[in-house]
Amino acid sequence: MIFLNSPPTSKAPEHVSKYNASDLWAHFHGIDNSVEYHDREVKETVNKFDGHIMEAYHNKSGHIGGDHESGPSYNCSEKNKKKPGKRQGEKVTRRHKFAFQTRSQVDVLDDGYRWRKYGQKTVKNSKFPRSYYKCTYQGCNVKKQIQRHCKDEGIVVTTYEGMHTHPLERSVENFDQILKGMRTSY
DNA sequence: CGCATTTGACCGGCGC
DNA sequence: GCGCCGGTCAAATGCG
Repeated sequence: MIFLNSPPTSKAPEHVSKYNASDLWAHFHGIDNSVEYHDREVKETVNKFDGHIMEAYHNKSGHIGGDHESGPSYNCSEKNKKKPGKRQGEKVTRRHKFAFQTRSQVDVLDDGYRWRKYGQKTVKNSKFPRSYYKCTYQGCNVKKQIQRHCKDEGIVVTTYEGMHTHPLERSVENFDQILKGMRTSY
């Protein structure tokens, strides 16, 4: 995979250092390294990754109700509309959401897990659809959505929701190699 | 045949 | 209440 570098984005805010490659990897694989999250959605430039500029969005916004949250964690529109408080009952299913965007030609990033597509919707303000995937491992409820950036179709936004309850099924040595490179660059 | 994908229907929340 | 919207379901279809 060879992709051209994007021009470096804005200088990283000071708290970015908390989210190094291993943290990212941990998130990626549903391992909670007890990193401190922000309640509001935060956008950070995480790292250069194999020529990709990755930005992470993570939030801990526990929406209540059923087993689904409302609203995409990434929205094309500027405003991140907050839903009016509906926190009653403390049945707060704090599903961890973690999203990042990648400069890539392909939509689906092979992360080592097996996913089953269960839906696709058109995205407002974008000609590209958003795809919905579920982890196929039994009992594992992790979901992810993939869509392209509305302004830059070369950017793929991947949103993970939930944490895997099982190890990887396939080796992802490729990714691991890349990760090592990221670590040494710190 | 068994599994994944496609795709329109369906559903709940929200704004008007 | 009604319609829109984002998300999910599930029957049909595709594919190895």
